[in-house]
Amino acid sequence: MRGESSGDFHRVDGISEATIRRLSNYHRILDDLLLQGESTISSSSLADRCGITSAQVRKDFSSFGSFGRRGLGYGIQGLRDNIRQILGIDSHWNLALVGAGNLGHALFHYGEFTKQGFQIAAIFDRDEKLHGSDWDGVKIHPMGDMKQMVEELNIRIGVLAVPPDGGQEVAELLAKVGVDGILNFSPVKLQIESDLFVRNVNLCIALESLAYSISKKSKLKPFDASLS
Amino acid sequence: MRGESSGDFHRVDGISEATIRRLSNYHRILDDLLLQGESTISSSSLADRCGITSAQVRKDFSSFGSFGRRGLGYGIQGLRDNIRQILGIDSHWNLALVGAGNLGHALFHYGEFTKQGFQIAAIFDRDEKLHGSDWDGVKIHPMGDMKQMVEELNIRIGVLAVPPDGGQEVAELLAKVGVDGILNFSPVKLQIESDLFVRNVNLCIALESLAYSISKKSKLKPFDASLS
DNA sequence: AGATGTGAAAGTTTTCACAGCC
DNA sequence: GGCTGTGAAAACTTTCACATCT
Repeated sequence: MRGESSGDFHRVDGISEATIRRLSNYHRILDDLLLQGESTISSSSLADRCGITSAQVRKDFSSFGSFGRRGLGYGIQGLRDNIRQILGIDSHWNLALVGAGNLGHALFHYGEFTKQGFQIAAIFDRDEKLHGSDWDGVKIHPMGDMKQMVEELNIRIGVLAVPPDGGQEVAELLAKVGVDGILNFSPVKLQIESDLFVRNVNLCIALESLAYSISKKSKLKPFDASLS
Repeated sequence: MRGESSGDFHRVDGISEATIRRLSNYHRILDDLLLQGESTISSSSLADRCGITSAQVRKDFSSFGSFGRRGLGYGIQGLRDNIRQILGIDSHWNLALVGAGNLGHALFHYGEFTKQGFQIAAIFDRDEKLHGSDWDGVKIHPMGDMKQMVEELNIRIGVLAVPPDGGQEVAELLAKVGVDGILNFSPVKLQIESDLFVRNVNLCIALESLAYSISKKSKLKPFDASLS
């Protein structure tokens, strides 16, 4: 029962990835509501906006503390701040982007990262022709500069946006220069022996899952005449 | 026990999203193995490459049929073809890309979609200055052309890569022109009354989940002196 | 021997339902 | 009356372990 500054946190372990994803979602929604000038919200209203149940919302919060008031709901500002603290986005994060191709360019200009306190502070690419040029004032560097810049800029996360064949090599380099996590957009499973965290983002999976749902629905005829 | 052409399918319902994600993963790995000239694989070898258990792999397949041979493992070509059929990617899919900004540009040039049989066959944008120009021969059209082109090109999936404020409006338009699914990259929950399928891809979530893991680890000191 | 396919067991996540507070 | 916080129940997912086939 040891108290802490805000929000009366308790356990921080045994939290599932799904819970974290939902917290991330709540956070974005609360941000929007704040901008709209709202000040409180109930678990069921928040649930509706996410397409889940209110019990799920309350259960998610209850792993971390008591943020609401019975009969009244949650204060949006306070709830949002607590979620920021839980997710670790209450402070600024500098990112290293590796790979200055189309995907890297899109990620660099993706406004949501900045909005959540993540900033691409350095860009690296293998291609010599790109070295020295910049995007909005952020220079593109050779891979060899990585160690120095990661230390100087206190970069703890590397964003991997290189072609498939380069992924593993770059991941090892990122591990060596000492980042704590890698956001991997390349479609390969990284083999990392060091104890950093990896999150894979595979843009095909969502598309294939859509294709599956659509195809399955089409197949729901009582009898499929197309085969045999 | 009614037989069908290939793979001896049985039920196709009660399949979780997680299973579909893993199938998608197996598929990519099998594709790679085929290119390397491999011809068979065991559930445990496939499991190792995914970082899961062999029982999980076998269970995933068993929902759809018997694709392996006891004592020998799975034939890679046949297994891959069965997965393609399950996922519905055994045929070609034309996509409509809505939003010709940075993200749209990156998605258009993202090689993995094409590799899995998805092709962006038409591009739409609100910005008149872009109309008529093209990317690799695929023209950018005004929104008004959508209905006609979706029909002509038999487009069943729309890829939504517009700024946050435009998402809902475009989703309604896509629903009206009759696509069966939307891959939504815009960070808003779409309110769709029609019965099409939606998959949301939020690039922030993976980053925030990384931030959470890294922060949590840092906090694993026996006593946190930073607060109170 | 070697590996699949699958019921049963274990584990995890979500939902229910209600006590407790506003 | 309204809404949170939370144990208990239900639903779902993964792992175990072994019969079965090559």
